[in-house]
Amino acid sequence: MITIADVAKKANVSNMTVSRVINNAASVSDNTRQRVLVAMEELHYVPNSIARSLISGRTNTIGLIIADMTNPFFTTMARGAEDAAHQHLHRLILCNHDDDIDKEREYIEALISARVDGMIITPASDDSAKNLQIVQRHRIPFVFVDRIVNSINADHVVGDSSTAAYDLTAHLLRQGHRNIGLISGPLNIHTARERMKGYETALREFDIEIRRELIHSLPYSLHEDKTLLGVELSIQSMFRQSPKPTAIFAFNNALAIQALHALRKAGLKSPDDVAIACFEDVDPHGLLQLEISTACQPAYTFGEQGVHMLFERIKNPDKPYETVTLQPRLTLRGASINNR
Amino acid sequence: MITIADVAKKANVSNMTVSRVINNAASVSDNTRQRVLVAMEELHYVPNSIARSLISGRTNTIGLIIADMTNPFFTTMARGAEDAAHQHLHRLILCNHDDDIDKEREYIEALISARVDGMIITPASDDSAKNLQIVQRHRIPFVFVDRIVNSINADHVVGDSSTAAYDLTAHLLRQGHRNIGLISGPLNIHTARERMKGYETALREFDIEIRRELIHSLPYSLHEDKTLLGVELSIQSMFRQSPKPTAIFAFNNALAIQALHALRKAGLKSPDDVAIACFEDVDPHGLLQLEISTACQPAYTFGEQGVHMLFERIKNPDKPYETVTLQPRLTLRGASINNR
DNA sequence: CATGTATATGTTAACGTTAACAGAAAGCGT
DNA sequence: ACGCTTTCTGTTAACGTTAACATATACATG
Repeated sequence: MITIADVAKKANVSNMTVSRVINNAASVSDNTRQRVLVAMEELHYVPNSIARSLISGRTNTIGLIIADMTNPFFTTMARGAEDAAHQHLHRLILCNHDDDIDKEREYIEALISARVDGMIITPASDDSAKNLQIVQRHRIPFVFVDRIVNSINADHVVGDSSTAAYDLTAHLLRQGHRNIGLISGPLNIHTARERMKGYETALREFDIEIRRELIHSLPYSLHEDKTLLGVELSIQSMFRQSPKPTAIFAFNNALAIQALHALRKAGLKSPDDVAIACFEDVDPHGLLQLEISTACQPAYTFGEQGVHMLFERIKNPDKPYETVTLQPRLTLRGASINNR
Repeated sequence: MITIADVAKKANVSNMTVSRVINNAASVSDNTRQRVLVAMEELHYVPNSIARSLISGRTNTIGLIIADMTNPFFTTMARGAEDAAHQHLHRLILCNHDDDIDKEREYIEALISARVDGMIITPASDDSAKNLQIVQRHRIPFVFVDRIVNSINADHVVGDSSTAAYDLTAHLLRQGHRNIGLISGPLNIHTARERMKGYETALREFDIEIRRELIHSLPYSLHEDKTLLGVELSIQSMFRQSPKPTAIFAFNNALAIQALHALRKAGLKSPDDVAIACFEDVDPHGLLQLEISTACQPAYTFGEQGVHMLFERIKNPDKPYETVTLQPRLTLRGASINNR
């Protein structure tokens, strides 16, 4: 490997002079600077960031911990984060925890060991608290995106889940739906709880009884082998109840997609037989005109803002925590039902 | 920051003994080991990977350079790579070059400086050659995935683009289509050239004239502001020709989606008015039954295999280069056309 | 009991870079 | 010419870890 010493030897100067040229620090004569630059060029010298990091204590690296980069919501968020990190001349280390706190801990420990300058975290669940305490203990700045953990104080960028869930539910209610099946995420995840609140608030406001048998909690994750059967069983179970649901509200895109499949399999058509509402976009390119009502969160902004907040935090570790709540974009579809 | 020295002091041993416990090397008495472990625990010691890397020359990090993680094809590939890297106890640094060789070079230089143990690269275009020479010069092992650059020898995992393009084209021809509009990618990208070959071979075999006015080359990228208008103009132009195309073949999912939009805007229905074929899945969840014929590449495997090959290469830098060609999964749809 | 061998621990230097200080040379005012 | 500042370059030590070597103790062998 070519080191500063090789360059120094070739240019007939000391290591320090080369270092000064690299960091174009003050007071190197033009003559010397040229000689050094030529030597660097000829040897194809590239500074060793590792050695630099060891001294500076900074790695120009941030960790991004998300649930699953295969989900377009997280992908878009990650892209926003990557672009922002790039602007700050930082690189992104990507980690998928699949909503599994053990995997999350593994990654967190690896990132601490790698001495990342900060982390952007979508926590796996409320049980992530002890993982996050490890991060705090090491004074590594981090920002929550999409999800928070109540017991942990930190900057965060989240969507207004409860309001959007309320709006979607109210929309369905206004269309005349009185029995709305709920495919929720795990209730130890903040967003699922918030969305549940919105759903319940809307029902109460419309004086509709909350029917527990129409509420099913399932993993958010898209991994079909695990979830598909779950959603299918849930849908089947809901449609064995009486009265049957006339609408389904799924708490994210993955669950909505599984629900759509299950409904099709059960011979039910959307929107004719069942109205559907969900969080996130199921058809980002607008190809299928599915007539689904959605609350689409600005995922790119989540990632982008999260990174900017992280750098603010790094710059000023002691400032009060900041909270950014972004409004999901609502797309309300479907028509009133005629007394089925 | 807690260092090995702090632990050593607390446990009343030398740094070296702590180091031995961490790496559970031989010959540390049970008594001492326990004392050290307790001290580590109490101080929440986490080894500094940076310092380790400086000595070992390895960073347990690999760089993944792709076009755009927002495209589900690359996302899935990246996920495959991440899972495989995780298995090898390595972390992934993610880079999007957006098919821009300058951005690609920037990332490559950053990754070299970061002393990644290897790279997985989808090159931006044939012009990437000089970027890749930089990587080679630094003896950093790398593997091509999805795309290759002819002038650069390296391990690679690619799809059989020419055969699949031939198959899709032949399928359209067998259905009676005689004027097939082509929305190609940039011809300085290997996959686009291969797909073009497949298309031309099929036409020649069926003795159909190749009509250059039905062939348009556009950026692969999904960034709508740039591409959308391009595809729309191309479609409009094709349909001003005589005879008009009765089928469109797009070289990737992003282009197919733009083409669909353009066709809709032009009041044309698929598959009734125009048959569509493309590479990659446009509707991965099978929600819309678009009647599009697709050649879907095993993206996850691209990433997974790529990483495994990379580690083989790292283990054995001098072995002959390996080539893996995976067959896209064909889904042929649509019916014969009745002499329009 | 002297010798050899295994086991346990410590010391030193090195990885590649830069911060902090030191020194040399050059320029300048009087 | 003298001292003083400015400009340029070099030396040393440090970042946190580990490889390589050194030392010390215990234990077995004839």
